[in-house]
Amino acid sequence: MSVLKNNSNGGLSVNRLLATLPKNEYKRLLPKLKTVNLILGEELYEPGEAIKYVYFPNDSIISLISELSETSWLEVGMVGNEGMAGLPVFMGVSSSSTRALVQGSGTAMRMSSAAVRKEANRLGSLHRLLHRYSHSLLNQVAQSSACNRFHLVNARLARWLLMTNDRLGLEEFPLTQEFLSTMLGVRREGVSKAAGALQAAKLIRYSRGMITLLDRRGLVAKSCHCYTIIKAETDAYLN
Amino acid sequence: MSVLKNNSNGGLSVNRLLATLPKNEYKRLLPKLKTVNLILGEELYEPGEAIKYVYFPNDSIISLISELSETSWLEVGMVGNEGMAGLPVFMGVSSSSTRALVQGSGTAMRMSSAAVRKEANRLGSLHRLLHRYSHSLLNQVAQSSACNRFHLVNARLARWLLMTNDRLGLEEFPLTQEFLSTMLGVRREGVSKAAGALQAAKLIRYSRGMITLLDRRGLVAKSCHCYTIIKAETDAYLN
DNA sequence: ACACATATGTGTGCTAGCACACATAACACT
DNA sequence: AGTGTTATGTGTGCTAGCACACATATGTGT
Repeated sequence: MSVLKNNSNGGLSVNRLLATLPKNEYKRLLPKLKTVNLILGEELYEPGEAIKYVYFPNDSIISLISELSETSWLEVGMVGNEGMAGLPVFMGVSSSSTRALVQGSGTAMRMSSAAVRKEANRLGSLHRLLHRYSHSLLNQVAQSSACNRFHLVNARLARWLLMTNDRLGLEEFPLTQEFLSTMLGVRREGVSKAAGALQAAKLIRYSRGMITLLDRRGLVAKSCHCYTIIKAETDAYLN
Repeated sequence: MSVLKNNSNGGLSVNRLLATLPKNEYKRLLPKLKTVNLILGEELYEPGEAIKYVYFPNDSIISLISELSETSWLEVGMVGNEGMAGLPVFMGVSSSSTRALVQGSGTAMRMSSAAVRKEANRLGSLHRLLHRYSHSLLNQVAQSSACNRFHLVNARLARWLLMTNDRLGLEEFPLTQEFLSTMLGVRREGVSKAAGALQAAKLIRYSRGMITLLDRRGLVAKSCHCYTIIKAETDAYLN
């Protein structure tokens, strides 16, 4: 076995929502949590189907996707170590109309829906945090909504890469333009053009489904202000 | 005094969220609730400012608006008698990054943020309903997000008019094209064109800021499927 | 080395919605 | 009636992103 990182981030990053819990509450939850490996492309739940588990990503990323038709997909939210995928369960609903797709491989802490439902009936730190996270996620979705409506593909691509980078903690990650086109809600050709522009500006490098961020600051400059806004809100709620 | 309706809907419709509460819980809340008149264009809270009250619309409508710049505004959510404006307060956050604007005149039940915060610490029917409503609202925002990205102005206008009609309970309501352009995130000229098309098809009539729906079924046909999806989810959560 | 699947680049129309600039119409107030 | 304000219609470019159709890499497996 290699001495190299055995997951995409060397296990260094942990779920910040869980990490914010007071020790005793975390200890109480621990037996209900199981570390699992999430793999790019894996589907965690589908629209209309019962959600079996919720996930607290460590160094993985989960995309929440809305589908209008077979061909029109759009990422409406991104869940990383700052949050939890499966909020509907906590909210007392067994299924969601969005799809949860693993967008970045890595580990996550998994909890059964039954356990989550029990937690929803107990007022405590987790309850309080999940409330604040819900608000943060709603803001993210709202901001992205306006962003997707008004901003150009180049800026949105830059924002998306930055958000992914923040959550994976890596400068290099595997992603095809095809996949990106789904996330951004544009055609694959559009991604090709936008990514080409970013590469020409030496901000990223990519080849056959592997993207490397070269100049984070430059990307922020190219991205829309939405990135900063979303990041600020996401970071703020954990305090 | 006239015997005619003294508010836009004759006071017939009541907030369905509150109406769903068991009697004893409703009675407990009643002293904290005050009926207020909301007037088109009124601002209930602004981004970053402390939210003083939450609102349970009876026959009024409140728009949740995201602003990217001075000129780029977009409605990200619509709150009517199915819900409550001011969810952030319940979630333990004192302000929101979205703006709440009265989009349809009428009455609403108002509750102070302090009272809401107390309720958030009490597990009961209101708590449970607000959880389910949060989920419903998130779905609405997510669906609209994709809709705004992919669907044409005509269809989105039709959807918007139907959603407004559902909440106001009226076929006729005051709205300028200017206002509509903000809601839909398009230029005023675009609304003029789209509204002209709907009028030519005898689905609506309008003049100087007053819109009349003439053919509801026809509008549903012109609107995107998003209308039906959002309506189904909104209606479902109250059961 | 070879075939094959996958990933990416590019080119030609086409269209919705933009920006800007007016023209017209309806109402409100005196 | 006259005047000003607000609401709406329209016309001329312009552009981003679409649809469709290929061309061209760059792996992978045998």
